[in-house]
Amino acid sequence: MEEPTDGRDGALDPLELRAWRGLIETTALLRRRSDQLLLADSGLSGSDYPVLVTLHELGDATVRSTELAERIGWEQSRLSHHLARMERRGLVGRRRHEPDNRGSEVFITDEGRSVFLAAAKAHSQTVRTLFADVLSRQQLAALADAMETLARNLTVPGAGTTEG
Amino acid sequence: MEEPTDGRDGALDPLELRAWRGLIETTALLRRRSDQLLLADSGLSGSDYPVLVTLHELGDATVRSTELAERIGWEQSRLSHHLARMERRGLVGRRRHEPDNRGSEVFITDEGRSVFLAAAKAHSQTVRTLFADVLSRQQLAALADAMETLARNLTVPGAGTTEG
DNA sequence: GCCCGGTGCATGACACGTCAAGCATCTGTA
DNA sequence: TACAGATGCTTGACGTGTCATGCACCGGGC
Repeated sequence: MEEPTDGRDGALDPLELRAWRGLIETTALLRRRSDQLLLADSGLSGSDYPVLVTLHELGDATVRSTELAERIGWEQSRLSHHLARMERRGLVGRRRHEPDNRGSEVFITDEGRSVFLAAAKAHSQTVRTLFADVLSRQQLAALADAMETLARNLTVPGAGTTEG
Repeated sequence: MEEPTDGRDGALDPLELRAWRGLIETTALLRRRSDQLLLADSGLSGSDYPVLVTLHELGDATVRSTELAERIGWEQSRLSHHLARMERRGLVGRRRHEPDNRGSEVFITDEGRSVFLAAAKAHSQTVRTLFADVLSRQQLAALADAMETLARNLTVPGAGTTEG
């Protein structure tokens, strides 16, 4: 049985290809540009940023490493590597989680907070210039919706397989 | 002078944030998932793929390294590193460009071509499952348009600065 | 108390991407 | 012919991301 309009097997049609390649390639370019500017402005890498955003929003509280990884959508080991690098640079700290000594509590240092606050302004401006001011409100809304649809599809069990 | 509706300085509004974060994070997830599947299916990395697509489309012709880099939107040095890895794996080859001995002609090997052809089917199916079949035609078109708008903005001279 | 499987995180090895040099070759000029 | 600068590509160093593995610590059953 072949569905004529959905879930086909063959090559992608021109619109599908245009959308997919556009998404992958343009987003990669955006990230590169944004990361370069962030680094030049503040010495932060593109990966430092989401970590610092999350820690900053917590105020003086700390987070378990696992929860931090979940919040920013990273694998545990990626976070561990990255926290080690950020710790070396004095941006964050880690201490043992007392109730469970396997655990690790992550916190932002004063240095980290001030670097982040300085970076945030310039970074918002970058996002405006490269992205938000370039698209209409309708385009922004459509993009946000499409991304949420895709993200939902990624997290359902069995995603990545053809059927269920 | 402050423009009230465009090119502002402050933080991003919720819609802008939702669109930007959604784009960056969801695209990263999509790439990861797609790369994992590609690697598992065919032994190709996500970076191998665009190189092989381009070389395959050329048939038996060769390309100069610079032109290949341009076509896939990579920096020259990234391509050089990656071609070295792919050459080691027998997927592509390089030879001196006769008319200009500084140059390098890149070509796909038989092995590379057959690995690519096998991978292409499964990869198209992955793109369907993760992306093309999840969105409506309208969403695909809107996404493609938005990406082209962003890409155009990235390539104008002076992009990344507030004014001209 | 002792073992046992599970959990939380760290680590090592390796592929990848970027930046800054480096090196060979070409081209224009005299 | 000689040389200066441009061009085409490669290389080394380094930060980053993934996978597989390691290891300390936890809880429950005995």
